Amino acid sequence: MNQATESSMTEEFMLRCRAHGLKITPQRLAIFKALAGSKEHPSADGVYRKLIAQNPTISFDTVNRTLLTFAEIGIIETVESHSGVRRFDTDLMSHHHLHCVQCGKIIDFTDETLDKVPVPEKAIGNFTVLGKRMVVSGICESCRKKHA
Amino acid sequence: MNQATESSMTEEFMLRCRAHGLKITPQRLAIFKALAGSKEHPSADGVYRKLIAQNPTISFDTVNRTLLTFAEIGIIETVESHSGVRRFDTDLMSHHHLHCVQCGKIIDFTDETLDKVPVPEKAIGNFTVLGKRMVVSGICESCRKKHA
DNA sequence: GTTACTGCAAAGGCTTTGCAGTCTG
DNA sequence: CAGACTGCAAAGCCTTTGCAGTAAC
Repeated sequence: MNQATESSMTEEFMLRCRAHGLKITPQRLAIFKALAGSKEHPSADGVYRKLIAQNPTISFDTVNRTLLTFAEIGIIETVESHSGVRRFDTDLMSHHHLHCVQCGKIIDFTDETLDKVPVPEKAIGNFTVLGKRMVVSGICESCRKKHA
Repeated sequence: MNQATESSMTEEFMLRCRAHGLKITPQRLAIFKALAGSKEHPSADGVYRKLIAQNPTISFDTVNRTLLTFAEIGIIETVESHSGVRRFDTDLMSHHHLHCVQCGKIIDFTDETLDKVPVPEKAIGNFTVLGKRMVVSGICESCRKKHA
């Protein structure tokens, strides 16, 4: 990601915070920057460990609470976690998921045709749509080999 | 659900168990029957409490382990839980989800057009598909009113 | 100056693990 | 009869909650 893109994303982030009445703190900025451009599905602990190198004073609780807050305003999402640990989807671009029901792994994929599928208006009623994705569940290649 | 449908579903269930090398036990049958036809998103504890009325000797651990086992063989699924508790989707029919990012509620909806959307073969590679669904994230009506 | 956020710590709750006994095939 | 499953209990881990101090607006 180049400088211009990063700063514009940061500005958009700040606007979004203000729109929701959230204050902009150094911690929130640091967490946002750690997530931007990432395509993983980290747990709160994973994000925390990524941050402490650059931000030794940040606490795990702040990271965890901030991630939940971000999820509430639609900046990130929580994913269909099958382990006992909550995981976040920090990829802000539109994408879809392959979800292995055996190992729990989530594999991202993109597909422009799926992106264009409209959300059926009559089905959603008064629901305010923030995003959509296709979740394909099944068995990944390594699990299939393992149990073959 | 009528008798014929229930017994055929049970037979299909038993076949699926055998196909995966799972033994058919009274507990597994009871749990399967408790799930069939349900359209909720219960936690393991919720399923357990539903069962103990009819099956006083069943243990929570068996219920929990069985649900995980069922999820592994694709009989049920785990859903994008945003609370700390794992929830299962026990509706075996094809359906889609509205997911409120604020209260975590998941609302089922059906849409035949979405059902027919093909999974892009080139994107999934060697992934064995068991099912697919659209997950629409956003804000439900009651949450929107609450924060308005 | 007010309101919201952070950091620390403890409490709480769900999930996992191990094992002996029992049951399925 | 062998392998798998159940039930019980304890251990483990993540998440939540409360509060005082601090920072954003």
